[in-house]
Amino acid sequence: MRLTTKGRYAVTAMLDLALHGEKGPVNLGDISSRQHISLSYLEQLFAKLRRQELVSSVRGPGGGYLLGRSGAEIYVAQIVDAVNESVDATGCNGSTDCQHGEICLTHHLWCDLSDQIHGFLNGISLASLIQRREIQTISARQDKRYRDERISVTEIEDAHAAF
Amino acid sequence: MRLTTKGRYAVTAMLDLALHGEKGPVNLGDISSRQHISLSYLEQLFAKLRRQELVSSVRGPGGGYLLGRSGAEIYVAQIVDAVNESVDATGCNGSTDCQHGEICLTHHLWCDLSDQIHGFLNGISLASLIQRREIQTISARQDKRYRDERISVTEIEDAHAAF
DNA sequence: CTTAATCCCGACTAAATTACTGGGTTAAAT
DNA sequence: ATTTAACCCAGTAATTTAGTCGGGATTAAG
Repeated sequence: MRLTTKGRYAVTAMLDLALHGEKGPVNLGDISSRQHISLSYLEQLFAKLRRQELVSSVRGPGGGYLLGRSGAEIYVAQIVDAVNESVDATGCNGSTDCQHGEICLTHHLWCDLSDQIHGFLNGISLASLIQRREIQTISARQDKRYRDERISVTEIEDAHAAF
Repeated sequence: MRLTTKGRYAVTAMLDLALHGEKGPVNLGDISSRQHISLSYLEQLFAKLRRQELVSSVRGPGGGYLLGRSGAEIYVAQIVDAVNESVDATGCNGSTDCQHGEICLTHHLWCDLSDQIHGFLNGISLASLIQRREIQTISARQDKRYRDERISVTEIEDAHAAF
């Protein structure tokens, strides 16, 4: 189980997809600009996500990506594993080439831990992440709503004011 | 929270230390040969572990490293953080430079998750890892003990037999 | 039918990180 | 003194990350 910035990008992109994909496919250009990840890098990540059927694609204009299944059925561990295409690589692969005794003992302790981390992330779905945050921010969004209605006008003024 | 092979090496080394350090300091050469990590790399890792007071050192012959405190008080998250000297680097550092609305939302979702992972690993101590595995393997080790007594003879025969 | 939007694909590359090598020095035990 | 270790630091090979580029293939819309 590895957890690098690559996995973070993948999880972030999937969260973006879960948040915006309810009413049709989301194109990578939008995710790229919202999440500040280069388009080509996203393409690489989504190729791997698609191979694991975590997303499905729609080609042509108006196309993009959709979650491969419900957000409640997509777990963080699956996303991380998909982009890391984990070749296991725990040093002593599997169990056969371990030397006798001590060496293996510490190694197995690591494996135990790694399994625990994996199990933990296998219990966190996209839906659960979103729901938690939604509850926390729902009042804030309600407070902000009347301002968002006028943002198409004010954001131009804001942009000017920034210079 | 990053979890790379570097962190794995550090946790593995600390587990080795916890297992062998009860009767005096353990030198890095021993850890190096038991865990197959280069000596110099271990030196780098232990310099960082020492700065965080996760280990203490004894110089000179017979010297080596000891756990900085009880294994029950050393948590996996602390070890991983020590060697990654995590400069946070979550893209949007802290919270101030986040743009309004959507961009920040997904980012916060990642932060939530990252906090959860961190919290999880902050609940796993070296002692708890060792105890769990020790219980599982204690009978196996007892069974093997009489064979280990003669291993200095038989391992040469085994090596020959392998060819 | 043509165009434009989009996914798809592979090869290349720059930057960062990991893992290691090799050169020392310092402290302590024999 | 000599030896055994921790300490320290500069360099560097290998790997991974992140991105660029240049092309396809597919399909909706005009």
